[in-house]
Amino acid sequence: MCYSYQKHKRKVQMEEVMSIIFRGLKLVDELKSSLQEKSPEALSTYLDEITKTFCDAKERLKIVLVIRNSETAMNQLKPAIAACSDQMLMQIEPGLMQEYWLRYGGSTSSQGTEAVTQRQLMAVKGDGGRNLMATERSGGSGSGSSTPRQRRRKNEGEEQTVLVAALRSGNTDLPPDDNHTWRKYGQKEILGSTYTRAYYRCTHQKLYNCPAKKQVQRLNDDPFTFRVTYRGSHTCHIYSTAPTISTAAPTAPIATTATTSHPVDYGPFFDMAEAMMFGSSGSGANMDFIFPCNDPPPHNHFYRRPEDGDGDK
DNA sequence: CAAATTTGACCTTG
DNA sequence: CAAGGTCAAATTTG
Repeated sequence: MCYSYQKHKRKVQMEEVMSIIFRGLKLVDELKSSLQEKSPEALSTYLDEITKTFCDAKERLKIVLVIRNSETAMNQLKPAIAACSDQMLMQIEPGLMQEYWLRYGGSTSSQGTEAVTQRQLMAVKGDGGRNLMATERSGGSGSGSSTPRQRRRKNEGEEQTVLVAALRSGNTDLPPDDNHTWRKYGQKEILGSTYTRAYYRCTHQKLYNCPAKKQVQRLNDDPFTFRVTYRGSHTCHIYSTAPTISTAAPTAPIATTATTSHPVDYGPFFDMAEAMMFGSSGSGANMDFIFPCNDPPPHNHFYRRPEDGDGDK
């Protein structure tokens, strides 16, 4: 009933965010065009201004997410729309982008617009494929533990970081629910961080030899936002053909960090979201599989890949 | 009682 | 050596 109002409110907020982002982009542009002849002081000032601008945009984006999350919580019938990613938000309202490029004097084509904007929104953290060393360790060294731990070298390839907003109400300390089941295997205090970092691996690691892991940590200055870092892709696809999307989860990606490597499957969320954007129009029929967060459906569609055999690991 | 979490020790990496 | 990541025994939870 007040859906359109909420939508409008969100759009207004989005416009503000866009406005700020474009201001930042403009600053970047200016800086870029006169990079050579700038004094260090001027550079510093520019960088400060740019940083401040994007931080501001990010803060406001969080507000948008909070609004969206509250919609989601109150109105679980439309979580699919509410939980779409920032990229999708832009695609929902492509007019916004063009409008802003016109208004703020963008010089690129609208296609370039999206690229630039998304690049700005993404914090890119490179981590190329490092040297893969032997996975086996000669356990002879040192301490008297008789069980030589074999430990995989850090980095099995890709790594993706996602910022997710926690629900304000209720269980804000629950780790955000993506559509996979995780098992906690560690927790650490991190230097300079107020909150501890939790380490999870896929519950089905044993069954499917699934290497997926993730780390969850609250931001120092913003307990309502988690930074979730995924490593390794799921080889277990227990959600199977009946996609069990949990878009109602209090987890809406704010920004993603993608490495240069090819995309990894981080659950049905993104796929489903995409499908809803470009696939069949969002009729009620699609909503059958939606279930409340933290409450997976009792589907019995478990299947295993034939090659995995039965024995555990 | 099995599966999940907690937690301190242990291991790797920079 | 310090910081971060993982293991696994002990403990908790369902």
